[in-house]
Amino acid sequence: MLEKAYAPRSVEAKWAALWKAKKSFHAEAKDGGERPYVIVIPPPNVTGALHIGHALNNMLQDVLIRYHRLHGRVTCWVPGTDHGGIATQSVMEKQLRAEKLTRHQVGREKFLERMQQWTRDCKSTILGQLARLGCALDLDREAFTMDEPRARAVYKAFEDLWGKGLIKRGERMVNWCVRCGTALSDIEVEYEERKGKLWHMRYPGSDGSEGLVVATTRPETMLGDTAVAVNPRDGRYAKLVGKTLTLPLMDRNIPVVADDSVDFAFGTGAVKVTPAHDPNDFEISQRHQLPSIKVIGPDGRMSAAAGPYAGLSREAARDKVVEDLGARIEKIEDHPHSVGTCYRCNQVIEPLLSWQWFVSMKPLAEPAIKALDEGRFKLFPESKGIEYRNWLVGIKDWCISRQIWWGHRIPVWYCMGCNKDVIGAGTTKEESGGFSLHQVAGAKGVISLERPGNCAACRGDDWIQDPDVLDTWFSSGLWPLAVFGWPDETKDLKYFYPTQVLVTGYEIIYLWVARMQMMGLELRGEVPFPHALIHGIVRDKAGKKMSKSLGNVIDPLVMMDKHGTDAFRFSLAVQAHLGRDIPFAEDSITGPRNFANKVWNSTRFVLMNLPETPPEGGYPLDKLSHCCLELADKWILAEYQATLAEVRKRVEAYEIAQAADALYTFLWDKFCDWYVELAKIRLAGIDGEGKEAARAVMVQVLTGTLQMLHPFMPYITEELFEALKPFAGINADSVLDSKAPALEFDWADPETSARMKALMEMVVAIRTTRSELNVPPKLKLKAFFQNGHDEGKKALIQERSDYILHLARLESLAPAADANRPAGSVTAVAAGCTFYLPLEGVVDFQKERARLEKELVDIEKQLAGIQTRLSNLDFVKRAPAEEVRKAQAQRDDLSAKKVRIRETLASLG
RNA sequence: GGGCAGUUAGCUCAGCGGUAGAGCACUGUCCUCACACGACAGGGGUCACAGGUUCGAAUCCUGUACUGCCCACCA
Repeated sequence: MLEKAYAPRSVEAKWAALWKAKKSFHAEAKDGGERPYVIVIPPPNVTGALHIGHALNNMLQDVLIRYHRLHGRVTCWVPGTDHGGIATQSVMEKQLRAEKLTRHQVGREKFLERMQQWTRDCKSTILGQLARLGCALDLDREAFTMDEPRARAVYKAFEDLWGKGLIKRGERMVNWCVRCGTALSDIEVEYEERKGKLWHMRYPGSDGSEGLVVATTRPETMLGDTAVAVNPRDGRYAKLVGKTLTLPLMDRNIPVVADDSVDFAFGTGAVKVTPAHDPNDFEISQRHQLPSIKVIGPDGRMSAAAGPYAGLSREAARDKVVEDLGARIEKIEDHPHSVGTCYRCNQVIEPLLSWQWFVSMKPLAEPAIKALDEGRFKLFPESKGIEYRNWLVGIKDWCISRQIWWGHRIPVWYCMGCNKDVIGAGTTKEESGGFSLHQVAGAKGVISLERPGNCAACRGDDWIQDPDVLDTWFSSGLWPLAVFGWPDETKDLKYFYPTQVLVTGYEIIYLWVARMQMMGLELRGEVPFPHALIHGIVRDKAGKKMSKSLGNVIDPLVMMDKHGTDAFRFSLAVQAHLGRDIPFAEDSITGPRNFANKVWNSTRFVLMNLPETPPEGGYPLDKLSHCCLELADKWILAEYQATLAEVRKRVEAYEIAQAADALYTFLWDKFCDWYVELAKIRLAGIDGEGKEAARAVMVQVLTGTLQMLHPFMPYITEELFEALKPFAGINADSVLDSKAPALEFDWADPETSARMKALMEMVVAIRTTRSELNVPPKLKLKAFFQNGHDEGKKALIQERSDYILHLARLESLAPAADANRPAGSVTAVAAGCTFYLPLEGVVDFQKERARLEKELVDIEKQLAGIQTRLSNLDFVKRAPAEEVRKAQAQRDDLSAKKVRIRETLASLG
């Protein structure tokens, strides 16, 4: 016998252990046959434990995997983790800081050793958490973006793109994070609006004239100015173009150039040009052959080129420059503007001119756009596809080199013999970092995964590897290919690739989804997955992002411990609408937790009403001649069938929330509240055939519902299925190994549903009357009914009076002796029938009168609405006949009801 | 500046051409022999606003106002 309330702990432990022991989630590649259903996990970074967003992401994938497995597909869900580049290196640097160490003190090799150890620990934490969540991952396929097979994939991709001329090295303006000490790609920069100022400063003419005034938000960069630009059509400055100005503080002569990019409505219409520290200025400098002067170094401090300001921080230099300019600053305005910040550490980004590696993206984006346009790739929800497309159309080159240590080292080597003169003296073989590419800027590289042999040119073997590592997203972009052994044409790759769907949050559509599409198309000529399910972010109830600093994070493990994994999963699932954020608080789990208990207890009830040992073959529906089924049976079977169809439609459209909701509503509101209550009549009786029919229907419908619910609530459904399956006549070891329910007969029947609906309305009407008049629930009433002229209703009531008796708690129900209300009775009207409940001395008839009067008002209001509609000839003429009929039926029903209530009121005196 | 979402019951959200739903919260009755993590009943919304299309609009179209997100070279 099951416990009275569902206790998740032991059940979860039992099934998790069982799945693991049986390797339930492992799939082997086959030589053909039906295509498997494959998902590769978005590999979590090895930065620590998983958060609630990971729980959402993985729950969704698990739902899809388990669903498709139940529906007969071979499924494979590949687990793995991502080395996480800057993010993970930051975590380690923080640890080092606690030991008062820097990574440079530790050294590259030792640092990487520590990273490896950390990664090992972290991976096991993550996999443990995923297992706890119930994820049906194929653990034999676990991959890591920096393990050996993945390293080969990265090398191959680099070599391929390099060979096609799509990877280039160059000195360009990049986003430099001063704290992380590395370049970032454009999409790794986040912009935020900040309060700033606009300084107007005067640059005098070299000839002693008054010159002009430039406006800037960054006065400190003036130290690196090499020109001032004005719009060629701006009359105010026409006579200055071609002249030179004297740069204050630096006493340098700089030209005034005319450039179309200058907006003469902004500021003073004159722009100071600092090519080394502003992307726009850099472009202007390219157009006018202006020199670049780097006055800010990679450490965020002013460089030697800044003269007396060298060594100052950017902020201090700004203050000092402003102070030193003195009266040459003619105006200071408030000027809010957006500032780029590092997406990992939130520090202000410094645009910096430096040597980096770039991927030309235009040629890669074109096939991706084509794939989208041709429908070979689709995002869910579709609206995300618009944003995705726009981004691809406007794509820029991708800076892939990072000046950090944790990552795939760029597979390019420089021969020290050949490059003696160009490689800076400061570089050693072991140590690098900072502005490393400057030092190898002019060197000629050789591509190789391993250290090359003797140099083809000078026969030397003294090599230095390019010190930079690749952007972590470079390897992530290869993930779906790499997990199956690409570039080797493995059996796995042939069978499992391409995958079916990628499940991820909208925040990494560009960073990751787009890159995978492009890489997949470029390297293998097909999309790595045809669908992307895009979900939102889990936020707190106030709509704020969860973050440690805000202190509003919810730990999924704690939630699972306290309320059970299934309830936790379901609480996310019911809110997982495509592309929408999920407001979440601990109390979000209350409903789902109660639901889990409801699932548990409904099964408990069914089991209590079955014999101890199941009959041979269980209680299959097909053995049951349909003649043994009564109204409620046919009704619930139809509802069940409709629910199965609904759930399938929703899951296949990735509408997980709606699918979960359909199951919830069916099980609770239909199966428990109506069907089970009605089945009790037969279960309590001795009628052999009827009892068997009720048992069969309950067992079959519940078992099937549990199977369909399994993807959402894997643990509890396994436990209950196990108890139920012999009665259902199912042999499978577990839900996971069973087949989703399929009904051979079409149970949908308008007649059945109309009859059931009428009975339900009658029951509700009687209950409402009882409740509103405070009739004690325990009191069983004698009741009489009047069916007006509807003989069908009379037959229905008499045939199924047992339903009404049971659900409305009546002792008896008989036709009223005459057309009048029996003395001392109260009234309930529904479905064209009137019910009289003699309650002399029990209820307050003043209350009854008030109640009926109120109901009458409601009815008249409704009736008026319908009558207006029906008296509209256009409606009758143009609306579908079905709608008109519906309205008429409603009108007839309401007016009959009105008449009944009026009669009753009249008889109340 | 451009794009994309959203604006529905106290709260969080579904619904997306036939006249408003759920969960939680609230009120009342009941510990009725599966479940008080429960049952039954109830209160509560001019579906942001203004036009338009339609027999009929929360639902489609146009515009407005807020809110959020994304993109963009706002010196």
